[in-house]
Amino acid sequence: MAKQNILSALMNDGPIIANEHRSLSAETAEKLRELILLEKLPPGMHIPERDLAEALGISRTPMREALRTLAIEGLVEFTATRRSRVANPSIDELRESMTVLATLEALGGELACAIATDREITAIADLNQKMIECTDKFSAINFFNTDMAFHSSIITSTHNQALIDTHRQYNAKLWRARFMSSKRKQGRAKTLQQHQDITNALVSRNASKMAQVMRSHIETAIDNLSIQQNET
Amino acid sequence: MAKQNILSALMNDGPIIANEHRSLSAETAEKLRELILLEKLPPGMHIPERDLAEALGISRTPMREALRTLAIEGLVEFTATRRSRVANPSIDELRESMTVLATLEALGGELACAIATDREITAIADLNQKMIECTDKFSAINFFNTDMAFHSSIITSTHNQALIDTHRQYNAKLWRARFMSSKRKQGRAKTLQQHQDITNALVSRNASKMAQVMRSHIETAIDNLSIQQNET
DNA sequence: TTTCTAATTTTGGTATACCATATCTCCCAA
DNA sequence: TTGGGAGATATGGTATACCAAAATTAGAAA
Repeated sequence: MAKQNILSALMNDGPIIANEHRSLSAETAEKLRELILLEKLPPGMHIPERDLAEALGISRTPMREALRTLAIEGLVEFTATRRSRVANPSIDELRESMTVLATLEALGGELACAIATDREITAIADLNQKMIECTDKFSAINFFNTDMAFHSSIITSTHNQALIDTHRQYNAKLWRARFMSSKRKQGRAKTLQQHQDITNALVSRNASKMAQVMRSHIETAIDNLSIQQNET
Repeated sequence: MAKQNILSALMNDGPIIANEHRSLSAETAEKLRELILLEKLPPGMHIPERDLAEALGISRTPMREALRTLAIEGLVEFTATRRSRVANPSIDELRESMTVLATLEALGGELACAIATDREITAIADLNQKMIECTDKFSAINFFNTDMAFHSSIITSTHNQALIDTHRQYNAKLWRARFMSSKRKQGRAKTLQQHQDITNALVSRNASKMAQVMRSHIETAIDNLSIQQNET
């Protein structure tokens, strides 16, 4: 039965335990994010609260809270009768979210040009340099994580908490899709070039240039979505 | 004791009951939004789950879910020890959120110019006309609600669900602050002028003009925030 | 065999109990 | 009078029980 699938797939990671700083539900949300992004919980899969809670060794209460959190992030969705399943967004839905993300990142870039400290800009430029130097050595996941860190640190440097929070939401929602499309190594050269443009705009604190290059960078990612779709 | 304050303030509205379509927790979230925006639950006020649940005639479970929802919207915040209180954002925090909202609305305006149907644009223009005709008759709350409807319908006309959802979040978070600053009737003339500009850009489907006027409209609102602060 | 219906099982929503910890109170010692 | 600490209380986190509704299954009738 389905219950066995869930149990066997997840139990080997050991039980979830509450951290000193994070509650069980927060830990659970984090764990679920990981399971979804790694597709151990594949898109469209049903998530019965009881079974999954039992599989992770916790009760329904924190599991429910975690599911709500993930639902808001867009990683989990509910049917008309409130049954939860792993989100399986269409390409169009991903494109819609990416469009918003592009605007958020463009705003972040503009603000960063005005607000980021020299130290923060240096750190961002260092990340860019790291990606250039390690591009041949990096695995897909390493390359991608550094890519994400590059973007996140620009957003963080705006010190705009609302922007930081909303950006994190969109990142979580789009993580899997972006990872899929970044796997194709042919894209790395273009990614690196665009990151260089972004870094240059930031170092010279050229806000309008920044908004422009940032927007076209994300638009490339949007285009890659469709390409990826056609390949599969 | 504090419990009595909460009880006496809220019980007269009758108990919360689950709607045919919405769960108790969703109803509760809606009710809490109303209580917070009307300042029956004033900024900074403590919200002990038990007392408030009891005051609304429900158990802690749906109250907790509602509080989580409101926390994500930014209407409720948690202390270091997880106690919830009504959010009391500083002017700077409001300005940060407004900055993001401005970008979202500018994006919405641009997309609407390209995507909205003629019927949707007509409906938006009608809302604009209604505000012009009724500006002298409208109470502050009526004027403001129509104002919000005008903006929301532009966002809705983009048919971009991610944008619609995120915009709704920011609207909820900023509702009270925006209402405060829109109360000053002197602002109505400028609001109407800017709405007219927005409507014109939309009718002529001039996306770049739209982005520009929308952005300056929200920037006016940001400025009003500070003014409001100085007056009190 | 197929289809419709009734019984059964599954599932999410809500209430409640219990626990650990945070917070508050009050009293004693300096 | 003040500071600190022990005891009492309040509060949030989690587990569990129960219920109504949804989903599934089984069986009977055609």
